[in-house]
Amino acid sequence: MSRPPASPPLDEREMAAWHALIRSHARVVRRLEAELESEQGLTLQAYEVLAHLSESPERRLRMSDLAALVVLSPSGLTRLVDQLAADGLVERARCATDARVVYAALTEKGFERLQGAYPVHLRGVRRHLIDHLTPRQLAAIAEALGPLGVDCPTAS
Amino acid sequence: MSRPPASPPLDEREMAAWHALIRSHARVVRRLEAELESEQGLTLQAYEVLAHLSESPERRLRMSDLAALVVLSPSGLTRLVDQLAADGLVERARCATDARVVYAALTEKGFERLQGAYPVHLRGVRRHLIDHLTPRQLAAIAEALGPLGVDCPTAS
DNA sequence: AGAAGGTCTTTGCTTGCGCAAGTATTCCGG
DNA sequence: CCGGAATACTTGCGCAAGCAAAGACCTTCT
Repeated sequence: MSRPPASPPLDEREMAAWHALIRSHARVVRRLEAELESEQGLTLQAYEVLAHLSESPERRLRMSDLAALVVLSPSGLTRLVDQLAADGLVERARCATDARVVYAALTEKGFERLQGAYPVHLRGVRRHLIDHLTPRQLAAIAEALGPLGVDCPTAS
Repeated sequence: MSRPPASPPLDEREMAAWHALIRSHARVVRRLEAELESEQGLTLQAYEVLAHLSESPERRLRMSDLAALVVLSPSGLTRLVDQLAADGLVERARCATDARVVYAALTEKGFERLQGAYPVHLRGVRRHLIDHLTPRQLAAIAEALGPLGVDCPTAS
């Protein structure tokens, strides 16, 4: 009945970092989402899907890669793409060489929609996050947290 | 027809910081939540409610203050406390001097539950977040993001 | 007092999203 | 070439959570 070794409790710095991460994220995202939703009728997740697509070669991505990029479950992405497709912002395309995979492709309409939403998103990110941080802090965050958000993006 | 002045686009550092924040948060929280849920049957939000209560004077907090602490909408907190109360982990108590306010108070059973979940949560925070960061990075994150998660906790 | 207006919490309704199971397709050992 | 395992996506279902409105209560002004 040996129990797994207990971790040492969080010291003050560790506690502060952990809380800062979840609290700040929640607040920033909540505000950003509210603005994007009310001014442009787009979810933050939807925006990010469009944004990722627009930055990809041929403006399309495999469903599974896209899911990893926006950190959404497969089923979650399916529904989201369903909606975006219903709005004509995205199109599904089957892969020619592997009939299992589906590409989500940004339509022209989707691209225009993204361009419309871009300023709102940009302003929000600045107002709610970046304006509160110094360049040094920005660099520190990117360096510290960046690696935590990575997992091999189907390097096949 | 003058449009509001557009913000300058995000440079690479800003972009990296923003993405790092949302991606890392999503991944860390997702994993932590899965562990806590499967091993202890507690949502992360539920855990944090219990944790905040246990650290408060008399182990109780006003609903609205608690909502701010865990960054949840008022209605969201009501439902969550409903469940916790149904499980006997928390009790509601009306305030004697102002009948509008309700306190959520940690029960003995709730405290024990929290103690049981604590090691799992602790291990998760270490494994998924803290172990990947240096002390300097921890300090930088706390300092940079800490202020973003604050709003006057009813200093009445 | 009484009414008007603000504050705190709770309900009605709706949506987003994860897990588990299902379907379609590809890959691989025999 | 066939059958089993693996992969990629999609549906069934349930739960968590937000908004808007309602209900309960305090405060203040007339």
